[in-house]
Amino acid sequence: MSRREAKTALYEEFARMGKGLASPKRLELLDLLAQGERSVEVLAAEAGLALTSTSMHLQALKDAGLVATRRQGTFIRYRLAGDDVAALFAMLRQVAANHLAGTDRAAAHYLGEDRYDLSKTVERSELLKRVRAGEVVLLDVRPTLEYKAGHIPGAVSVPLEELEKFLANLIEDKELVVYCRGAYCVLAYDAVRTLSASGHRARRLREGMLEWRLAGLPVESSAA
Amino acid sequence: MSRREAKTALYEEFARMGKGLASPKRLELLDLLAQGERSVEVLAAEAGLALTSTSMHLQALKDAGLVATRRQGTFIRYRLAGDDVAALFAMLRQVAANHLAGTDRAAAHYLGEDRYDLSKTVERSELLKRVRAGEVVLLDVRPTLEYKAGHIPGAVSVPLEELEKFLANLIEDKELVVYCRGAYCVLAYDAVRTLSASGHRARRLREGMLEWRLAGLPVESSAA
DNA sequence: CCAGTATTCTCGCTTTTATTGGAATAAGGA
DNA sequence: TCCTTATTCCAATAAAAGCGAGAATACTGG
Repeated sequence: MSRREAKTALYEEFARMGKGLASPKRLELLDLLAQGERSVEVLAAEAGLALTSTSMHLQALKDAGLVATRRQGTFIRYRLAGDDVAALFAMLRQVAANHLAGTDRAAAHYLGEDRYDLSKTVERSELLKRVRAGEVVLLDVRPTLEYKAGHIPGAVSVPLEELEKFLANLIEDKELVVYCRGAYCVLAYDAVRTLSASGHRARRLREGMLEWRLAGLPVESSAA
Repeated sequence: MSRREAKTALYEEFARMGKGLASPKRLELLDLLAQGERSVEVLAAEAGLALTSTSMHLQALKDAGLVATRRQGTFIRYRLAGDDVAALFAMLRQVAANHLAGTDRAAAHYLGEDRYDLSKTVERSELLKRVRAGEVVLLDVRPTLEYKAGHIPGAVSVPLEELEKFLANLIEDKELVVYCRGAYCVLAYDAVRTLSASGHRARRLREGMLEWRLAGLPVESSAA
């Protein structure tokens, strides 16, 4: 094998991982998997894909070394191959946001214009202290299973669909801080809009669980 | 536009950048561009590609937001869109190395088995001190233009082709430390083999210029 | 060992991407 | 203005990827 062929072979390996990142559907799947492992069926439903397409994309991700599998009962559960994959994924989104103008437009469209309203956000740094001091109530509005797979210490699980119910039972009038999956997750935006509309003081955590975990901040998980 | 469509549009933006990373040739071009800007013609020659193919790949990289251009005289010079792109590229290679077994095999094939011989490497941390103290001589074996675009302070430019000539004039018998483009650059490996074969004490810097720069360590550049 | 079922494979079909050679474009210098 | 030259656009071909539906597989659980 010539030098040239060996170099080509090496870069073909790198490009295998690149190919895994080259499809919007696969990136959506990675985003979901960053919140915890799931079966093919569940992923298909959450990503709005046909079962066979989902399986195909998952194979592509596996070939790219981005995900790993394990069998649990009759299900096969997919998960990210490692935290480095989550970091790579987060970085891809960040770099895209830095250099692709369309990203910002699309994000504003999807998340809403309040994306730019920093007065409605809370930084990671002081959050834990304020939660422990009881100054704020921290709400995790992701689906229950994702909360169980790992959440910020002190957070209360209030899936978005149950937010109204939660509000009805809410007595104290503390400030509410909401978070969800990550920087481009729509759940926390929706929650803050709902909360503000009903007269509560509510802000969202800057970014979300993905970035929290990657920053090395403490994560609590319920029994699997 | 529905929620679903807006989300799809957002992830299509992210995937645009992913597509840029999905071809081995494009990754080779990024590796070259990480050492400094270049014209299409030069890139084509260095990557072993036809001119039109190179131009097409560069367009793809530009569409992905990974590179930027500027005109200089009759040439158009391409460069990375930012240091975050270099970091993303380095991380992609790292994560691929972590999870794709083929990467390690291909790298050993291309770089040689001494890739695993850590006794022939020097860590970044102590290097500058030892160079300043005159304990070692630091050699930059990349092409001259890349040295000029940015190199480690105190390094001497000795392009690989001129290594023999350099050795002929070498008087002192200090230890030599060699570096080149980055973790998967073959030049430093070749240089250390040549130097060792002719009886010199020579080791290579762990990884190379790319990782040095991304680590925030000092970089010196000659006048452009 | 058998039945049940989650997942993957196969197969067409369509769409996208890579590559190459030739024509066109755009900017600089005379 | 015209000429030169680096680069891009265009057209055509070949190769690869995305998708959905049905068939096949592989494993579990009894």
